[in-house]
Amino acid sequence: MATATKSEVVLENAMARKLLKALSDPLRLLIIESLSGGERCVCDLINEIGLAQSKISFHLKVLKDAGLITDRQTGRWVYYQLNIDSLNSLQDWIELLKESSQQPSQACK
Amino acid sequence: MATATKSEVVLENAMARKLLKALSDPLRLLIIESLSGGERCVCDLINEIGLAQSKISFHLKVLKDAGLITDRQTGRWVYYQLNIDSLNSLQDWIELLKESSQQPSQACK
DNA sequence: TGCTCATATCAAAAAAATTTGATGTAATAA
DNA sequence: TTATTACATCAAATTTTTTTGATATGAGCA
Repeated sequence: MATATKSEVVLENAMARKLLKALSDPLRLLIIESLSGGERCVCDLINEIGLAQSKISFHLKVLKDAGLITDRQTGRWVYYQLNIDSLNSLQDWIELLKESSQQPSQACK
Repeated sequence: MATATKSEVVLENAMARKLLKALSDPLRLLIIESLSGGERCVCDLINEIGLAQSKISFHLKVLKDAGLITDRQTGRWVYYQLNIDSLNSLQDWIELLKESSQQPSQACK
């Protein structure tokens, strides 16, 4: 079993914080869910999720800023895609938490 | 490789949504981080994190409602503990997303 | 060029989450 | 009993986030 020190957990925390914040909105989760089925252009997402374009764009920006998705422009279309690396980072953070909590407890008196 | 259907992802989504929302606050992340070092009573958290008691209590409640932590009372003290099961659920959700995105793309025209 | 389509951006309004400070409660100690 | 300690709760104030509707941008088509 790997052992995670507390400082490792703290270090990963900065990245996890960004990702978790971005994932904290139900609409953004719908987008993530949709993108897990493959690349989508904004118009696809608008049709699929059925919400205002500016709303979708807003949330796409939040997700992109957090590094959860990437975009690619082709002509007038912009295609968004899940960034698997960010999902791996999040999994790693959770794994560190779990490992850390399996070590001998330093609980209070 | 396991294959996750879209409906599985959607199903897990409800739980993930709750967990991610609860994890979206930096203070709550500090609490989680602290609890990953073992069980803590509220007074420990107050000392460790250095913030108002009502604030800590508020965030503990959010975390508890989401199922991320459990509590146990002993005399005047209430001890909080990470709920590893919830972390596993979150990992599973991420895993499903990843698996789903590895399937042949159903991207747009 | 002028037009239309796909998307981004922005300011104001609305909604949601957090903080603050005070009060409530239950357990134990004096 | 009464006082104190550990924690929860609550209403009001504050801050943050999201939504809305309008406008901007930039690509390609006519």
